[in-house]
Amino acid sequence: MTRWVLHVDLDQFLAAVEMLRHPELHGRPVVVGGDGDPTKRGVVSTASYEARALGVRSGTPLRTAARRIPDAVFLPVDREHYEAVSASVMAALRGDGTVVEVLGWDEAFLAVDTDDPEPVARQLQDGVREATGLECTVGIGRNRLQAKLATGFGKPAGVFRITGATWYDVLGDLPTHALWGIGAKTARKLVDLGITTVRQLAETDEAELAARFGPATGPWLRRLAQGRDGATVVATPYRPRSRGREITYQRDLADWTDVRREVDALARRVAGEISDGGLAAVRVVVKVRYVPFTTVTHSRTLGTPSVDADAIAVAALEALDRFPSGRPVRLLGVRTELEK
DNA sequence: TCTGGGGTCCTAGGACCC
DNA sequence: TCTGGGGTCCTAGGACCC
Repeated sequence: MTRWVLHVDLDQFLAAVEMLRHPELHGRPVVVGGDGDPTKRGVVSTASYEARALGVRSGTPLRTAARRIPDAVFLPVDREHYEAVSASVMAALRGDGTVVEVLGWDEAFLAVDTDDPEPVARQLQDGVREATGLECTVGIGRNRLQAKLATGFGKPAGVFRITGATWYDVLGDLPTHALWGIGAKTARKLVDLGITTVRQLAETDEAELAARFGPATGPWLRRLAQGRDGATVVATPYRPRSRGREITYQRDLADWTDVRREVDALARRVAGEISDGGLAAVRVVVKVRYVPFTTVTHSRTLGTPSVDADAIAVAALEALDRFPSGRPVRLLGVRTELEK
């Protein structure tokens, strides 16, 4: 018996859920994002495969999406519904007591002991389809990193396996950006060092990477490129480290009386949410995005951990006092960091 | 490309203390 | 007086992911 990690990833999750309850949308470009009004500020959460073929994907501004696909179907994000469907998916995956590590609404890692993981993957796909009507892709690996990257090669609705033996055949010549954890910025810095591909990164001296990216991140980048992942799949309940709320206003806030009022309201809303969860805040961070798009944060550490709305609101307003006032504001956010 | 909202983790500088 | 080294906390920002 061999320990395998399976990564289950729902295909075009939000769009697929909407197609389930609106079957007439099958085959059409569907764009889920914001409140469903593509003339407003907001971005795409999920685009259906038909919409992706026309140049719209997650993160595309809604206004851009509307320009590219004028006859797309635009739908609002319905969090509650997606959370409920997600819970059914995760329940189907747990089924017989398998260890499931949930990654978000539409992803999970499973630890499975077997000599033949592909049939297990197919069974999981059948189970999810029977329970919810949704399709998913399953990546198979000897660790989470291999499994996570395998999924991308199995899309849609397929099964794909990557192990130490095939890692470089599959990924060696791809740009470092293909790795889970390397984004555009890091990829560019690596190119500046002459490192373009996954294979090159895997062969780069650890000290060189540490000098450029720091003592933890540098060596981690090399392990990433080698397909090594120390983390094991764990089913331990998730413990949030922070909780916050932020709002991009449809019209910029020019009056700082409004800014203060909004920060106070955001702080009280977050305080209510963390006290519901029985968690105490140790620090309050206020975020201001000025027009056009400059973001600044300031914070206050609380004397003692607290769930008290007044204390959290006071700390938020004290943090707000550190900002130069007067400039028009596009976004406000309040985030609490929670007790360990 | 006129750029959401929810998060996590890491880095680095300065304060402060021994 | 021109001067160390380590540890920890606070703070701001960067990068990434879904």
